[in-house]
Amino acid sequence: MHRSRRSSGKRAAILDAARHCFLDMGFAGTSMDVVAGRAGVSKATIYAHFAGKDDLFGAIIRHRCEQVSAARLMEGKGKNVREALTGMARQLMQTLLAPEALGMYRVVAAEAARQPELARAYFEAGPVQGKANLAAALSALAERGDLRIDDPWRAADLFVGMLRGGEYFNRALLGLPQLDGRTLDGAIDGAVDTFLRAFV
Amino acid sequence: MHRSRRSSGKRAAILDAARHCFLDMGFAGTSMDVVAGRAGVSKATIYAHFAGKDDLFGAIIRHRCEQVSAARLMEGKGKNVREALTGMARQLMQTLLAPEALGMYRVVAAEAARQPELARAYFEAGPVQGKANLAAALSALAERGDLRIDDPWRAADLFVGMLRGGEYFNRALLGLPQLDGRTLDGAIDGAVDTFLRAFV
DNA sequence: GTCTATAAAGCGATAGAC
DNA sequence: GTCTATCGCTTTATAGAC
Repeated sequence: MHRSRRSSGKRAAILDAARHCFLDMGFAGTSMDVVAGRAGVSKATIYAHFAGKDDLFGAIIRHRCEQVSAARLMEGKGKNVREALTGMARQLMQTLLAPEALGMYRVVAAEAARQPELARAYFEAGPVQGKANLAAALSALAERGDLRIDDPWRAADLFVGMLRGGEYFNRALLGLPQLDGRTLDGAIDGAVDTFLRAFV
Repeated sequence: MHRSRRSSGKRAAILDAARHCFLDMGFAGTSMDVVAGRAGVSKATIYAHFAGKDDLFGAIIRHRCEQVSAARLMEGKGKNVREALTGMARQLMQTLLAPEALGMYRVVAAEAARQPELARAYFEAGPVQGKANLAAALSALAERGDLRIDDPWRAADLFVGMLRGGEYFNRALLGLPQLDGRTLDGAIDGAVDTFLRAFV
């Protein structure tokens, strides 16, 4: 609490309202008036806490980066390989498919050209960190002899890719309905099967 | 040319300017004034050709959908499996990594909530069509005995996922520099290797 | 810190002349 | 079809009272 004794709650209300607005309507589509109304404060109050719209947007992204970086590690102990991989895939997809994560990715991608440093910070805190966690978990499985992996980073990249590069995730990102019979569990099983066949 | 004898070129200039603006700055970030200036016409001329901003945006997306749908099919004849898959992967990545394709994906993802039907049209014309082409090519390889595939759609989905779900593509989408030593050819080889090991 | 009120600029869209 | 000029509204941001 180094800011000003107590934040009085209004700052948190502004951040919360702004997060919903930015993630739902994008940066340019969000107005300070709407944020103020949703937060239950006046517009001037926002400018008392943040230098401007860019700063408010940056605060949202940075706050999210801190949350994501604090996420728990992947675990594969006490399970056979398939169970371990399936659990990791479920955890990963649950994180990536959360509405807030989807919105974050959409808005960061859209604003990446305008705010490159913010995009970099997001990418380091999110995808890069998550991939490092996954690579470490895969290495653990390899060390106990369940997998044959020479490059854990690449193996993790391919595993993540099969999950988040597939049609299931992309339909979710674009807000489109899923194809009949194509379930999340099906997508996960397909990725795990393929990964197991490729990495013994 | 059923529109009005000759479009006088101004319509094309508007579409070209609008495409650059929308792909670079997003829908909400693009103003009709800037489009008019870039196209070298007055703002009123735009409204003589298009009903409004939404219609102009839709025309850009639909035009791109027509281009993409006319793209050539995947080919694997006269090559061994690895060569065939590598060629397909190169063709796919070349298409997906084109600045215009990246911009299109960014803006469609950002506007998907506001214009669901446009997102659906883009997805059907792009990813779905491309995956169908790839699935057909993989089926051909399977029929001549080079691959063991029971579900061509799923195999294509996994192959595409390893390419466009990986860090290389995602860094490109966010406009971030690639990691040292991580090249496009390396990403392609990794996906092809893994696919070959999984599908014999 | 927080409010009301307002400034100053930009926005999408239109009227009317040619 | 194309232009200039402008309307009416929204935007970001600030002044000044409390």
